[in-house]
Amino acid sequence: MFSLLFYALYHAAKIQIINADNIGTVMLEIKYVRKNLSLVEEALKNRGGHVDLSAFMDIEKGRREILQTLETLQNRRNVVSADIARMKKEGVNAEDLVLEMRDVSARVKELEKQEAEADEAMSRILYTIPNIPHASVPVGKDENDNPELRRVGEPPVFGFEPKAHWDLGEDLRILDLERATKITGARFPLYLGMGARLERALINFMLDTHTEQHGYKEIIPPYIVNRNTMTCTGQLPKFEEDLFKLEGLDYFLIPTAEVPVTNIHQKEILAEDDLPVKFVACTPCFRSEAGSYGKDTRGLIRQHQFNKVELVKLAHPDTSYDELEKLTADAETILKKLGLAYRVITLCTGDMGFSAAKTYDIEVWMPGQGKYREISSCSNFEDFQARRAGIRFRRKGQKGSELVHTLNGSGLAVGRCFAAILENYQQADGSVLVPDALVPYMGGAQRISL
RNA sequence: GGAGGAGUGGCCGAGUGGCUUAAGGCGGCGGUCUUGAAAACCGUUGAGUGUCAAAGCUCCGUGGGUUCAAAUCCUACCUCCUCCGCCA
Repeated sequence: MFSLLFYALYHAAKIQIINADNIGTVMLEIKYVRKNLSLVEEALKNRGGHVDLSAFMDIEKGRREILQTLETLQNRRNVVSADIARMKKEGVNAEDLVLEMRDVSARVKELEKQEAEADEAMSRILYTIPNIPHASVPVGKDENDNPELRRVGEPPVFGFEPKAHWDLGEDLRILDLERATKITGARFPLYLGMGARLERALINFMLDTHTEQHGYKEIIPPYIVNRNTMTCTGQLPKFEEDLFKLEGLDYFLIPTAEVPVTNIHQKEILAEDDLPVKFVACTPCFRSEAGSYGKDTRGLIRQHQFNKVELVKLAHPDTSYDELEKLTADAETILKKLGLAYRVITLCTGDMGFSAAKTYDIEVWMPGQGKYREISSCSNFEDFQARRAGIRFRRKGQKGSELVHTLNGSGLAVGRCFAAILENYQQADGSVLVPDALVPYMGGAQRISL
């Protein structure tokens, strides 16, 4: 719990400390932060939010003072209690000491209460402060400031006006989003026949590729998690309105497999040799999409429920950015094998998610819309989630433990991939060709037609 | 849903109020011996915080409580096990 108070400050300091080629202790860094508060606030401001750390630092200072007094009294209590035990054994009257201790204990209790209050006050602030962007992340305001890193593949050329996937899907009777509204409401998927088969084929193709060729271990996690788990990965406490919560329980539907899978090793210390831990999981994802009314109202792009294959890594801090490149490449492999054109962009400081230190988005070409749309988001969270979740490792031959770095990325969002295949592989007659890589997963079918 | 039982260090396990700074064992690490290994023997071995280093403080499922003093007593909750009932 105590370590939590360092997380923002530790990160902020690291930007400087990495440049100084000097990895110090957490304490050294918080001292550094005290002297460089404005630098920390600057880093956070680049994300678009204003964070006043001075209030936090005041509480932290008060807490240290409380702690000092508290520990002195605790020590007194421990020492004298041992004395009393000895005296009683020897039949000596210890009444004076007992009386003194009655008072000391009362003060200890009071100070413990104060310390707990200070802790809570600090946590309230800390848990709402986003991660500090990595030094290599471009400073920018919104998605318009995201630099493009590379383009791969050629968008297909059509001799006709390409249709949107929702029209293709409805016409081919493999998608029925209208009936889905009857069953539940807006923004829920209903796949039929070869559509359901294609979704399943994509899932199996992705899972097979990542497990057999990229070395990830397959996971089927719970789809419902508790509040603590949701807090560890950063969805809570700040973004509760984006989640579906179970009535009468403090449980939530997962918005991504990242949440349960990252938490598999919550509160554990791993061996250095075990790193990187690589997991892949396909789960349904549930998002309330609060505040996105009117956006992507048609089709599979923005749904309350969708399938996603997620890659998760617990990595060694020394190599986590190499792991981010590899993880991104693993996700790209799927698009390459499916023959889909895409580009990779680096999210700028203003467009990154709450927990991320650095994020690459992979965007697939959607002919129906004539633009690239996000199909994967690959991030390094450094030790932000690990600190909240208590995921540590021990360097060989060294005492103590250190936080791992966590990473994840979609590999890929299945529903959006489904949409991309319909739009990219559509034919003049309204049928859709099955990409070669998927044919074995489609029972040999090479085309979806009426 | 009903009735019982149990949660202690990486693992097993002792401990029912005061030198417990958690016995002992297994595993791990280091050493002796050996050409090497095994066996045997000797030593060592939880985490967090704190410090130049230390001392100190906290942690025996979790939260409250009793007491000068709690792994140990009380209480609520969580998890697991056994039996009964129900169920895919």
